[in-house]
Amino acid sequence: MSTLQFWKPGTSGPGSSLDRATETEENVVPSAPSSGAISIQSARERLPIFKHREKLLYCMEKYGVVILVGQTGSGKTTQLPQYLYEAGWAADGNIIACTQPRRVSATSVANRVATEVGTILGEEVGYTIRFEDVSDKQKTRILYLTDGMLFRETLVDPLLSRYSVIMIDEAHERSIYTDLILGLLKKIRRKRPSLRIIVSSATLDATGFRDYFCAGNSPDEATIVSLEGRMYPVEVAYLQEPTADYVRKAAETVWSIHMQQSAGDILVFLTGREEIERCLQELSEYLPTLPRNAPRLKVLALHAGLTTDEQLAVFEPADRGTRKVIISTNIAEASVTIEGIKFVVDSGFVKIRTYNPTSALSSLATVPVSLASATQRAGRAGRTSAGICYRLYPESALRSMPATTPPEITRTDLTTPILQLKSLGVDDLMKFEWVTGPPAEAVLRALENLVAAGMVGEDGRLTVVGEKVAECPVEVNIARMLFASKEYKCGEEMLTIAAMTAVQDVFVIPDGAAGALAELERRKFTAEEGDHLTLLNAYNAFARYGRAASWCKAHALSFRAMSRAVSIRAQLKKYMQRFGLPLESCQGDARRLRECLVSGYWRNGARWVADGTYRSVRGNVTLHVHPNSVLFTRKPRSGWVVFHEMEETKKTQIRILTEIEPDWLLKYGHSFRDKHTGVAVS
DNA sequence: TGCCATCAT
Repeated sequence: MSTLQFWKPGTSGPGSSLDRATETEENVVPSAPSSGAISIQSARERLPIFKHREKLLYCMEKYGVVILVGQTGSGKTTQLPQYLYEAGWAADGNIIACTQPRRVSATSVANRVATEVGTILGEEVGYTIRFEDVSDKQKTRILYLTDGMLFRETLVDPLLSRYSVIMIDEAHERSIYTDLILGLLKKIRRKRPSLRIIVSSATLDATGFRDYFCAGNSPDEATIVSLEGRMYPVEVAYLQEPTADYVRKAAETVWSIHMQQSAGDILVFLTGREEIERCLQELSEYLPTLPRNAPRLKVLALHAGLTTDEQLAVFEPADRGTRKVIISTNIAEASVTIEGIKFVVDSGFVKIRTYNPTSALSSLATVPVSLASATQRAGRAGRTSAGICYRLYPESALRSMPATTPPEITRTDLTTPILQLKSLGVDDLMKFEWVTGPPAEAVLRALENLVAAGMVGEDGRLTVVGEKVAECPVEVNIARMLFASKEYKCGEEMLTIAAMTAVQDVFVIPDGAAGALAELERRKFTAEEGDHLTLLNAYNAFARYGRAASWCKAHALSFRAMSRAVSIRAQLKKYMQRFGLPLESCQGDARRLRECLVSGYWRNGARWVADGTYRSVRGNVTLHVHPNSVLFTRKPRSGWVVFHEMEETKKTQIRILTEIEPDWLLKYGHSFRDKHTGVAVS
């Protein structure tokens, strides 16, 4: 049995005071839910933000933008909108908005605030997320919404005129919508200075946000207010030497904690499903050596690919005398909070997607986490009591870690965001005041995509189709197919395919024997033309058999994903009706459907080669079919396919393929070339 | 032959 080979700052070694200052996470003791108005009031007054109330209200009068540095549990998200409401910021029909990067946060916070205010959810306090608007046009004064929804609202109301205050919460996460909305808010404030902005962020990013809002404005434009939280200290321990295998080391560390430390659950951060399963395997090999009288160990996996039930299992408290261990991806860093964690084991790595605009290729790579992430992960050990974080790397590695993760806007395909910015009248993208500017190459590539797709003309302005597509919540190439479906008379089917390609993880294929059975189930939907038609078959079967969860389970489909596809389809259907696109059925004529697919995917063509791989039409890159594809083991008769997306992991893979005839590619390829000679398309 | 970090409209 190995012992813990960790060095703990504070017990020995240099540099501990600095480490403690930056890495102690502050957290609040959750207050018990109360029913009576008086106890709610006193609970509100116990929150750390309460004693900053007057100062905050003063700053809201004086400054245009308040950067709020608030620790977890300081009460900023729930309390500040209420203070503003009580101080009259929602008078005269004005609304106080608070954005969240995630749907669940928007709904759960709105719920709690409605209780505190003493109103029915959806009246004075409401929320708006995609597919769910629990707010009232007249009554709602405090509105929680996803940042994506607020961004979308600017397409209809460019000055966001119904709001007096907009709070952008969790801004340090730097989701693409957070960045886009911040850029727009800076612009809006120049035209409508009465609008107040609150940017809530972690310490590391605060001055950056202030400098951003002050640039080109008066120095009084923005100020920083810091709130402390109620904290439990988290001690941080490092490995003395780097490890070659952090998965094995993680299992070893969990086991050592279990043998040596008192009660308390353990949360392990790894990068993906494969690692999690290997770690589970390694741990299972220790289990037989567990002494008879020792506490038991309950080990659970946590990642987004699990079913809802499997995910819920991590929240169940372990039996008495049993320690719970959760082996998780980054989902537990910010999206999922598990109470009762006392020990965190951090691999120090994360999988991150980056987009290469030159090759139009996204890659998913395992990279070291940022200091901000490492701090956030450590903090997960201190939510209910003091805790310890074991980092599976030496302390010296901190020096080479980036301070923060690069914002999403620097790492993604900007085709859709730029279409939307154009629709908002932001025509000169180089002059747009980005919080962090995306690479120029990414902007150029996005513009080129939009021109090629007929959304933007050679003059750089939106075309008639571009104006319509900007409103429509789908990718540009999918929108093109929906428009082309009129010509091919297959609107009904394209609508379903558009919805099904927009959801991920439709088929649930577990590991081992259960996975083999699931594969057999999936084959029942298989269309020989490829994955798009297979998805269509699955959707139609789901609709035919009553959209039931039990039916999904029996057929290896994700009920969550299928239900989401139903919502998306219904939403897109409204857009098609608005755009006058007919909802005709192709009546089983798969050829028409496949041709229609090419109208959107014409740049995603690939040719089969003898070794079973494909070569991309653009760039002649070697492509591997994703094992989930129905064409994984089969050569298409024509030897040609189009695909929905490609991504570089260990290999470059293509997902969701359909067999096509090569001359269909030429048809759309020619129209692209025509555009360069000045002939208008679509 | 062998599999997607997370989130969002």
